[in-house]
Amino acid sequence: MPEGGVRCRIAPAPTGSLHVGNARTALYNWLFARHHGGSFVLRIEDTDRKRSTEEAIGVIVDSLRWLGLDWDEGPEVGGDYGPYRQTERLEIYRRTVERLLEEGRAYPCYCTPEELEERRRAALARGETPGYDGRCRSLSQAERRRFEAEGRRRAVRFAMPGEDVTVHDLIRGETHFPASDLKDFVILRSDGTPTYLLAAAVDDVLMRMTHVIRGEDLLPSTPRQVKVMEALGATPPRYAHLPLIVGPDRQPLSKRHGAVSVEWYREQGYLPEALVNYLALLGWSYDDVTTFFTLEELVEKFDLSRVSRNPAAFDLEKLTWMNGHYLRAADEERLVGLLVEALRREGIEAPPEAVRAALPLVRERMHTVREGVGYLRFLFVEVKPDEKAHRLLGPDRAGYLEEVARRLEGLQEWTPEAVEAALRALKDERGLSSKDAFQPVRAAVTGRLVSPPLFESIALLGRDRTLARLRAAATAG
RNA sequence: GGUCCCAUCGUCUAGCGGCCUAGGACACCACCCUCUCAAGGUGGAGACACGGGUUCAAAUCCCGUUGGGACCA
Repeated sequence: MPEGGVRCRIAPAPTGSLHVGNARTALYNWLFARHHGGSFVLRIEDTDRKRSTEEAIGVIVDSLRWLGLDWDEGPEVGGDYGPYRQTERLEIYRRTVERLLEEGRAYPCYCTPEELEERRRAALARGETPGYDGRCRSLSQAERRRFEAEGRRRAVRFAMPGEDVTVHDLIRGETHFPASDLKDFVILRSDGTPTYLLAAAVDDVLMRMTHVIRGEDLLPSTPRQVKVMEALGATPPRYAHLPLIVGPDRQPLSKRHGAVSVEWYREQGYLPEALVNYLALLGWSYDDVTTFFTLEELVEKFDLSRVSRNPAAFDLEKLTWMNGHYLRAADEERLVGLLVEALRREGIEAPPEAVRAALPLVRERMHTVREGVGYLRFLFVEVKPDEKAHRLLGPDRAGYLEEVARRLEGLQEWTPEAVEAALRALKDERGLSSKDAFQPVRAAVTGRLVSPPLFESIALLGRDRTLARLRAAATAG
């Protein structure tokens, strides 16, 4: 394969948001293309009209862009091998099928679902491998005319050559498929729509794909697509089948495992560079110690030969840890923007200057922007102590909280240092432990037992609101 | 049921015959730091699925078994 000649693609079906599994496939394709200075193509496989939506295309496009994966050809950017939506290519598929029909590489099949089912059962009963028996392949012209006259619906099947097929996979090596398992399959349904097997194969040929990097679930369809391509007189691309991403139960990752869409991670406040880094390492590794990679480093280092063959379990905890790392490294203004935006989504209008002032308190301890919002909200809205905090604010604390308020009220300067000095002095006078001295104050002021550093928090909250909260807690108790 | 894929700590993985008394990361435990929680630091526990071969030598090669999974039906 000449350098620069690499062409690969991601071909999502727009039936929902971008699944993290597809995101990883997209990433690997993109990295492979960029590494080799080739082209990355986005193709929309929307032939399933009932489930495909315009909105989903938008979401997928946004998610890919958010991740930083740009495409050289496809929706919104065009290209020399379009159109890039399969619903706009239906005529191409029909003509292709017509050609295969004329050349005897495909044939009409009039079998009804009922007949197929009946023969399948019979084959099973005889202990044979079920699968299409090729009945319509040898129909005479007369028989065909008779079926047509009966008004039978006609599908088109591809005539498999009846030979064993070896697929050379860049990740798995050679895989052999026996001819006995490669039965003639439908390429054009009776309603005139192409099947996945045909459409993807035709597009990969016409779009000049040199490499097809996709999920392992498509490995079994490869020998069929290769034969279709050969029947079309084309040279099949090189294939690389990625192991699946599974959930904690080792089942393919799906909605029931919770978060699977890139969109969700974005909303929760994960950074794209964290998701990319995590996904890159989910099924690929560079060496035995390197954990963090920028997109540029990935482009430089990515290599299909180092892709794993084992299904990988998606580990949200590790992703979250990694996100914390990127959050700590992120630019201050970017974080302020993200926090302001996330606060707004919760109905809180926070002045950017206030968020900027509070940033040092949260950037070390948040793992997601959303978590940061949880730490900061007490600064912007009145808080109602949560259950644990409430328990610390019983009547026996009222006097103490009242005293804390009095001491703070008398402060000349409202700074973290002054607040700390006052609270520590009281703590020492009363011989209290840190826990007994500070936790009730934290509960009253932030409404939680877990918060950013107390003295800084009080300083940011301001005198009036702090005193009000302390006294409210004292009276409520 | 048939075909195919896969098999190292709980998880992601390094390992491609001797460097392995198996390395790193997340999670976990302990300690340090400490106003809570984090972050950070130090230390710890934790894996080659099993059985046969091949070889002077196997986590690494071959064959079986078992166990997962995909696809087709």
